[in-house]
Order: sequence, then C-alpha cells, then structure tokens
Amino acid sequence: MVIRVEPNSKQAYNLLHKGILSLARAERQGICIDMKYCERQQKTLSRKIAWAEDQFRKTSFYKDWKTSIRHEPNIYSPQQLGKFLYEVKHIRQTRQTKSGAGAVDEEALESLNIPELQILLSAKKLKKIRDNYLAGFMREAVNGVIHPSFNLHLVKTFRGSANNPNFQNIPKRDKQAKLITRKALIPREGHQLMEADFGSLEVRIAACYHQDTTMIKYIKDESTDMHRDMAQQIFKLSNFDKHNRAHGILRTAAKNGFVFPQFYGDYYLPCAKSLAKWGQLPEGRWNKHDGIDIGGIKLSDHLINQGIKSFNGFVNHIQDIEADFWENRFPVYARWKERWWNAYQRIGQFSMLTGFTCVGEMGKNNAINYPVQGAAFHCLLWSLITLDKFIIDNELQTRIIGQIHDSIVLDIYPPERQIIIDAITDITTRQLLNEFKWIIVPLKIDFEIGEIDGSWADMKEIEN
DNA sequence: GGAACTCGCCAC
DNA sequence: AAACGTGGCGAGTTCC
Repeated sequence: MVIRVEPNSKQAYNLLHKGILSLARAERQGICIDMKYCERQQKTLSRKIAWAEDQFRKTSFYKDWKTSIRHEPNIYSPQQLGKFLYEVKHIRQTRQTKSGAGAVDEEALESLNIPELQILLSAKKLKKIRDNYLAGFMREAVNGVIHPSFNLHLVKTFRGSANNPNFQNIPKRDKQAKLITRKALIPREGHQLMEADFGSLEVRIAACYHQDTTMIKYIKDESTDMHRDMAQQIFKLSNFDKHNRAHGILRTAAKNGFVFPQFYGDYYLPCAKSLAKWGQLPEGRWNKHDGIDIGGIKLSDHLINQGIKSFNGFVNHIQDIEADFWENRFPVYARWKERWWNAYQRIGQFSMLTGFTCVGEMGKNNAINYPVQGAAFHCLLWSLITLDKFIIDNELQTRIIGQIHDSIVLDIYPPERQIIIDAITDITTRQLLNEFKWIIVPLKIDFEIGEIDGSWADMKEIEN
C-alpha cells in the first residue's frame, strides 16, 4: 500500500518549503543539555537499577525461571519472560500481542498479580529513563547542545516528526520520569524555556470539516464542557463539581477513555474496558465495594443503584451512549464521516483543507483521521514560520528550538518575553484565521514558562 | 555481521 | 464488517 500525499497548490508547496527552512533554523539553534546533571543522574539510576535487579534475582520467581532454562535468563527480554510465564508455568494469558504471543507489557503483568514482577517493572522504567532518554541526549550533544532533526517528509498525514534524539516523546505524564528527563533540558545562560501550545487543536480542525453545530457550540461557549457532559452521562452523575477530585477523575476517564477514542474510530467494547479501568471497576460481577470512591459511596455501588449491576451491563450502557453520541449529540459530524468515506471510496483520494491530496489505499479510520491530523499540524507549521519571520525581522535574541505537533518550544531572552507572547497570540488566534479562511472556529493558545536558568521540568502556566 | 522483525513504551 | 490516528527508539531475536 502506498499513500501519496502531495501539495496541490502553491500555498501548500510554500508551507513545506518555508517550514523546512524555519525548522532548520531551530535545528541549528538546538537545545542546551546539562551534561553534569546527566552524568550524575545516570550513576544514581544505575545504582537503583542494580539494586532492583538484585532484589529480583533473590526471588523464587527468578530462581524457578533460571532453573527452567538452565542458564541466566535475560530479565529484560519479553520473549523469554513470555515463554516462562505462559509455556513453563502455564499461566493463563490475559491478552495477546498482534502476532499471537502472550503479552508481557505492564498492564498484562499487573493483571497476573505476581508481586515479584513489580520489581522487574520498576527496574524497566528506570532503565528506559537512563538508556533511552539521558543516554540519548548525551550521545547527541555537541558542546552541551543537542540538535534534534525536525522532519516534514516522513509522516503519512504530513505531520512532522523528530529524531536524533526524538524531541517529541520526552516523558510528561509520569511524574518521576518527567522530572528526571526534563531537568536535563535547559535554556541558554540567562534565558528561560517556554512552550506555546494550541488547545484542543485537532477537535477544532475537525469541526472545520464537519461543521457540526453542537461541536461548534462546545468550542465557542467556554461555559460548556464536552468531557464533563460525557462524564455525567457515562457515570450517571446528577450533578458535577469540578472541584471534586473523584469527579475530576471521571471527567478525565470520559475524555481519554471515551471521547478521544471515539474520535479516532474506536468502538464501545474497548471504551467500556478503558472506562472501567479508570474507575477501578472489575470486568465481571460487581459488588458494593468495587471502584473508586466518589464521595462516601463506591462507584460500583452508585452504578448498581442506577441499574448497572455488572461489567456486562456497563458494556451495554456504553454501547447505548456510543449510539447516542453519534446519532443525537453529533449527528452532523457522523454524517460528514460517512460522506467523506463514501467520497473517498468513489475516487480513491481526498484533499485536506490545507491543499494536500492523499492518494492510496486507506481504511475508514485512516481516511477520516488523516485530513484532520494533517491540517491541524499545518496550522502549527504556518504559525511557526510566521513567528520565525517575526524574530528575524525584529532581530530578536529569542529562538524557536522545536515543535511538538501542536506546540512551539522556545528559548526566551527574558526582556523579549512579553513581545513574544503577544506575537504568538496574534499569529495563532488572528493572523492564522486570516491566512486559512476555512477556519470557522476560534483557536486557543496556552503558554507554559520556566524559570530563568531553570529547566524543562519546572514549567508553569501563564495567564495570558 | 547486519538487515528486518517483534515488543514495549514514550509523546501528541 | 470492523473496530484507536501518527510517529521514534532500544533491546531482543531471527534470518540471510
């Protein structure tokens, strides 16, 4: 299968031409690395990893493993671990990989309830931080600066990508991993790091394609909140308090376990499983004491009271919600998906709003997602080009140092901080809408900034 | 001895 | 019928 994507307009060609020049400037600038910190951290991590490995090797689990194969197993080999668990010990697989082997990823191992494996998992996590990230930074550093490549020619959807090292997958959600890795990335002396990212960019760009009135209202009216509404519907909450911790978790569950997967083309069964996991509900019969606490009552108890008595009942419930989501809440969006898919099937290609044509064999989810992902990235790229020109024209000392799909990362010269914030705000929320007339919803830009001589680990949101 | 593959996991 | 979109990277493993 070959998918050809090409600019079909002068404007689209210019975007790539100018885009790669601006990204080349970011590459040449690079990002400073605290080499001394990296060396210290590597030593600390190595000590912790060695300790965890020691602990693991003392367990009877490990000894049985070693005995079974008559030599030292490689404890980091998924194949060897899978063989021991599923072929020697005959433990029932909870899930399989694509090729049919028993899965041994974190989720699969957790579900086996073997405490010894927790030690192995913790060692693996630390090893990844040390070898994948810190070692990668140090390997790529030249005079204390890394110069990641930012590519525009590798992604099917015409997004960008980054490598050597990959600047776009540095840990952010896991607190420990975030802290250790991002502390290594620092601004130039006397400067500060800043990241400007579009809020819910893909949702907004999708709305430019389907023009669903309900979705546009969610975007335009800041007192509404799609994820909150879905959390209430999914978990049958009669009220919602955004300061309530449990409600916050259920909102995140709705967002990451239902709304986004549905937008990417997922369906109710995996959604129900993911939602149950968020709420810590088992995939079987429920009793009153299952799930997270939602204010004096367990989630399972609450749902049982609402008539959902088991995981199976919950699956049916989510199936109903899925139907309601597309048939009643976002019917225009749903019709656009069908129209778009039918048109693609007739002619074997489609064009993005930014003037790029995709030709080739695609499944339904691909054909629907590519134009959104591509056009959203092009909004970021146009903004980056325009900001770069602003920096050059005004002879500023601030530099763009990278791009992460819907965000721009900068090394800020502190006296220029407000000038840059104002420029980015103007470019992303006004000039961009003037350049791309098809953008029919407002766009939103958020800023995070670090301390002067701080690191990328301690970024704070700024009110704009 | 290296290419190509699998698996797992990090980001948006 | 099908069923989550896009990448990069490291380590282990298999194939030539």
